[in-house]
Amino acid sequence: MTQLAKIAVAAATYAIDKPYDYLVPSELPSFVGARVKVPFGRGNRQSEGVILSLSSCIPDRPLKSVLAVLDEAPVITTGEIKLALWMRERYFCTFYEAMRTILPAGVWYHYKEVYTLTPGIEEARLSAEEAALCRFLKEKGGSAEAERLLADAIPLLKELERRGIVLREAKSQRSIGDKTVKLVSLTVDADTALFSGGKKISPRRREAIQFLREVGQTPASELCYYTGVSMALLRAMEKSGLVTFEEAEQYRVPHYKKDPAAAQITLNEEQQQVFEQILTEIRAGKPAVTLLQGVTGSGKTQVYMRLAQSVLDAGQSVMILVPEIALTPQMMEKFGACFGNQVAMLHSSLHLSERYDQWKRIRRGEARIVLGTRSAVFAPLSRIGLIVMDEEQESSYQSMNAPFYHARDVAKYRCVQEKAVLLLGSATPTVETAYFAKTGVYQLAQLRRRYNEKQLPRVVISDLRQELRNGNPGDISRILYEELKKNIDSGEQSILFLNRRGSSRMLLCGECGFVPQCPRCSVPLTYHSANGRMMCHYCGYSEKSREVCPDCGGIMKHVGVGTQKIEEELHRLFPGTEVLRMDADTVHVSNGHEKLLRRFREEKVPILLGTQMVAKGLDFENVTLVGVLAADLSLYVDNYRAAERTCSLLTQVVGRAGRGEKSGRAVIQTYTPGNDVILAAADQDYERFYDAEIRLRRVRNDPPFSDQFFLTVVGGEEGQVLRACAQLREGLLSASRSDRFGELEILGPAPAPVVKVNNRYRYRVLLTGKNNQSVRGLIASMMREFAMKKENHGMNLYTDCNIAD
DNA sequence: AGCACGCCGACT
DNA sequence: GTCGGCGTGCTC
Repeated sequence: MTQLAKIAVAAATYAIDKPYDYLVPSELPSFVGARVKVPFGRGNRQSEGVILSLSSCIPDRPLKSVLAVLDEAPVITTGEIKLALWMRERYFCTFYEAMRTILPAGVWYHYKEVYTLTPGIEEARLSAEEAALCRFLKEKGGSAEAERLLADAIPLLKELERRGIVLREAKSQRSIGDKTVKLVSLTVDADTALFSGGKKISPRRREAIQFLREVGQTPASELCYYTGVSMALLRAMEKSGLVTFEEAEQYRVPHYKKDPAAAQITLNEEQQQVFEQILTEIRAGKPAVTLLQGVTGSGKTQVYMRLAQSVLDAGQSVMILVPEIALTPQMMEKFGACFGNQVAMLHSSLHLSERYDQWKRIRRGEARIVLGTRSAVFAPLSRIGLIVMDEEQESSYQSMNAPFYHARDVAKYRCVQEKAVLLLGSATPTVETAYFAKTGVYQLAQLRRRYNEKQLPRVVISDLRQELRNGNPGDISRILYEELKKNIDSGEQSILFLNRRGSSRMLLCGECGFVPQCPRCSVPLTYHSANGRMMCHYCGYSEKSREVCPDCGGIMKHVGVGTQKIEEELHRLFPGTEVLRMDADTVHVSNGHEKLLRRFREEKVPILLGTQMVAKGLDFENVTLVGVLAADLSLYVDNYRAAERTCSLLTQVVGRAGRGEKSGRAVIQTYTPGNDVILAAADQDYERFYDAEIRLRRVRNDPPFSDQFFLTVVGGEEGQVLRACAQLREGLLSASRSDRFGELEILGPAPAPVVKVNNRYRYRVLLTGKNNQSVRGLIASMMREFAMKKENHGMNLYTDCNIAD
């Protein structure tokens, strides 16, 4: 019986994305979640699709048929289909874009168009060109990939296809296969094998049998390695019925040895209280969000681990999300030791195949605890009891490409589906999260004391304006100099933090001020010492570094806008003292920052100087001094999160000091020593920061009191992009006059922070309103309308909500 | 986005 | 009369 299928089609763009009806021929094994090959559009070009639902009702109009089913088992579950539909509505993407985000790269097919001569057809009336093409195909064995043919052969092939002389097919290929091993085992017991029929057995065979007797079933390659028998001999033994082979799937994942000691977690009184509070929450079996606010060093990780143990014991699974797993090797170690192979780690430096195998282990229920970064929120865990999101305020939880999802939102969605608890951990939560905790939308749990009762560092604020007046124009103030000197003399270590993103070096002509720019993007090129080239961080363009200015012939100078300049100053102030510099340039090489940190720890290098990456997660016993070089740098940025960011960074970096036996000190240098955000962070007083900030947010109608949607238009011609933006603005303005959408405010068009990337211009319109269904509906209709207009050909419009920068 | 259909001007 | 130019509209 032929069935009717609702199918999401990959070739559908945002404007036309919806379920399409197809017939499924009865001979095809169809099921929900299977990927299929379908003809789409007037030209019936072949596209991938996925079956969303099946029914047996009779269609009221002629429908096309599914050409092939690509999967043997569902690639996407009904729960994931629901999640993809939710993402589509929420993040303005197609169903397929959502699905690509949810599933790992390893499951996807690569498509190639292949043209094949129809067998048995002898067509007489061919033009000379056509005949030549057919001869060419025949020489190639009857078929050829479209990619490997000249572009002007394609229309010719289309014509031949129309006349039935060649067939066009989309050949699919999986990028990652399943890895298997050949296992060998004895079919009879060893003694029988050794004396089979009293016949003399060769020493080689004897050795193989004895090995198998000892270890049981084992990979054939290992048997060959240890005993020296050949594969040929093993096959002969199989023929004589002594051994049998079995293919087993093998995971390409690291193994973790369980350490019973690591599973013994002792909590202090406060931690125990918080642990019990959250466990009660989980046991209630209702979806909920809890904010765990704990000062730096209060031992949140131990609480997570105890909770994870309890949830696993109750037969449920756990997800732990961290901002950047590479920065927390300690966390990976701890979880590996505590949970062994039950834990699947998912992070960005995993190979495609490793990631895919982890995904399979999770889907099959073999790994019941997932520890990973942003995209791990899509891990196919079932029966989730708890999702932990550590350092909830980190911007890396939000995707910077379409679909612009936030892992917190997806986690919340999954917790609702699974009736699980979402635990947001932070010392300095986002103002939105703190607001929801204050107003009772979220639960609140607090850790006020540092683990082992360590004192918080003593913080001194150093006024850089005063330094200037005292004739010190450098980056190191008198106070910081004195403190550093004390530490160097006593053999204690210091961390200096430059509160600036990237901190890259560029080249500048000393004569005329020329700065090499990317020819495709509106940004200066960055100098990389590793390869001596200037590179663009937006499009990847690079060119050889210049020594003389191409304009005036002047000598090019390196401008170490950040850490490099300070490194030089440190060398001048403390001759002979080693300084480790950690920034985008020095950690560029693989494992760069792990190596650097190991040196810092083991060789006790006196000073570590770095950008944001030194602020996070580092835990060094011997560090007793932390210096913030310019606290204002991240503060006066045009972004509603600037204050929150600064507070969070300062709090974190101050928390790096005094983690061991000795107490810590911190020096915060600033040009605005009276600033409330800096003062609150210096006192590690989040409450004070929050009270002031929430008032400002209310007055300015910033999140959480509204949501900010950026509608960005991208295109190759600047004027066209601006015109489209202006039109978009008019459309939104007229919509805002109706009261269906609540209060809407429309600003722009304005250039995006980087106006040109890869020769494409980007301008945007800011829509401030509430992120609810009707406003999202308005944006969706604007986006569809935009795509429909032919004057917008070649341009794209995308929308993000409350993005960090 | 991609492709066919259709309605006009230059050619065999 | 036909070939091919691009504008227009649809995609189960």
